[in-house]
Amino acid sequence: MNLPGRNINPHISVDCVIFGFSTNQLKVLLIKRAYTNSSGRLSNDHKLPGDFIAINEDLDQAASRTLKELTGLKDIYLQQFAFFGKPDRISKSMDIAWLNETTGHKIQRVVTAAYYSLINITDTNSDFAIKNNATWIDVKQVPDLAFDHATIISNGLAHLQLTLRNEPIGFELLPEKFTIRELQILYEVILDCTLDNRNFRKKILKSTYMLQLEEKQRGVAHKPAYYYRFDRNIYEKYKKESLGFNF
Amino acid sequence: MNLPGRNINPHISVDCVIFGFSTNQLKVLLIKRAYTNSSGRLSNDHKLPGDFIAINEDLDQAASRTLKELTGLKDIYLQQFAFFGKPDRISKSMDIAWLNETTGHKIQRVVTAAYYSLINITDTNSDFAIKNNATWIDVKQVPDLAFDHATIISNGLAHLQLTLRNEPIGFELLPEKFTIRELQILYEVILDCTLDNRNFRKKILKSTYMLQLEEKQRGVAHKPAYYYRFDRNIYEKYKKESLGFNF
DNA sequence: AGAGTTAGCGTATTTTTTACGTTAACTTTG
DNA sequence: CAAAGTTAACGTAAAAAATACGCTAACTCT
Repeated sequence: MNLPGRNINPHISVDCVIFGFSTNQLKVLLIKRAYTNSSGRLSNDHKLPGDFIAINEDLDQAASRTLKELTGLKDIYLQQFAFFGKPDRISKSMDIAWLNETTGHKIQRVVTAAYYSLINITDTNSDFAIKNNATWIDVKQVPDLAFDHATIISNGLAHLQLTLRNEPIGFELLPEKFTIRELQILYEVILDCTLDNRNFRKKILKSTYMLQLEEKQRGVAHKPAYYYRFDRNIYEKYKKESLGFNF
Repeated sequence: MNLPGRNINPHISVDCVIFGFSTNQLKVLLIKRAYTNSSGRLSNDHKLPGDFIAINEDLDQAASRTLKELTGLKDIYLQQFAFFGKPDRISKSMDIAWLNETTGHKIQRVVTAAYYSLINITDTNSDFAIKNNATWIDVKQVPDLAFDHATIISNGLAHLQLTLRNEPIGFELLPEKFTIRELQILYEVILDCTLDNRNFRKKILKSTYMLQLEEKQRGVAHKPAYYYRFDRNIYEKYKKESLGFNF
């Protein structure tokens, strides 16, 4: 929240692309914004969660603070992925008006550090977010956004896709226990492709760090699947050092 | 160059990790810096090429300007890879003193956008760099540096290594015409490994975008190798869309 | 002329990826 | 309560890619 009078550094901000996954959709958490439009009326649109950094606050800190304030969550996957600093990124009149209203400062140029975060949507953090005026929106149906936030999201998505193919991070978007199929659907949705379930399974089972639990699904209208979990310790040990070339 | 009185934005800077390759070493271009140390004497050390951004200057612009001023080169491989904004990154007394001396401003907190660049060292651009007080230093023997520049370099190197394994960028560090072996040695040095020459050759020949020229080496004390060049157009066309998982 | 060096082509083996068949175990429906 | 519907879980065969080597060719230097 940009409270007037707070000790902020008005030149640098952080913006968080917070990804979540539910009902087989990849979603972003967006904040409803009210601003005064050119005809003097109140309008609404959406923006990314973000904030100016505080004086003496680290960028990473500012990002996790934003995340915490919005979802109540901490120690969540959170990665810087780019910065955006075009001089004209703050040029739409509604954006300028909104900044003046909310900060009390005359904001001119802001360079923003973009982070993306992966969270497992639960009732608890979802309620928390809603109280903070935030909504989960399907990545494929993001409306017009404030500033250059649309660019930031598509950029963040590209980073997520790249990372998803090279590092085991998919389950960050799922509950601690998940089935292989749940994970597969997540991959299919995010990478926008279809995968062969038998081969996907093999790929997962081959990795030493995906552990099968004793617990199975219950109440499903088909053969119940075992739950799995990711073991970070094992992963760190066997982390791939191999020199594959993928060009 | 940080000239006092110029129209700079003193809160944001760019720093460039400029990589070059010569005599089988990966090198970084560093700038000699003179500052007044705590006992009032002039001392020397090194820093990354970088600058504050100008008011209304884009970050990418500021980075390529820095590169141009230092090497005379433009249209060179240049990529943002991270930003550094710890509140205490400007805290050593010599750094504070140097900033005051060179900018004339009282600089407090600076967030910097880090870029890395790949250039082919030639006599021309090397002379140019030397005139600007810069020197090429082996990445493995980087001395103590100003600010957090050592961190920035090692971070940049990690990014270079990652990219080198996933995209064809190695030849950016070589002359337009190069032999397969030259490229192989470059990979070995940057990735710190040894590669089988026959398999490496196969890998390169398989790619459609590495074109053999008619010209051969001359005057070498062994069978002369054909020169190759990279064809960007072909690469863009056949760019890998494949969904390999490397986790 | 012979030694030394890297180029350039090839082959056999192993590993990884891809494609697809089949039975098992649950719920829902008629 | 049997049949239909659905996904789980295991397996096999073929194709493609990565790895490990062997060998001759073509140049310079001594």
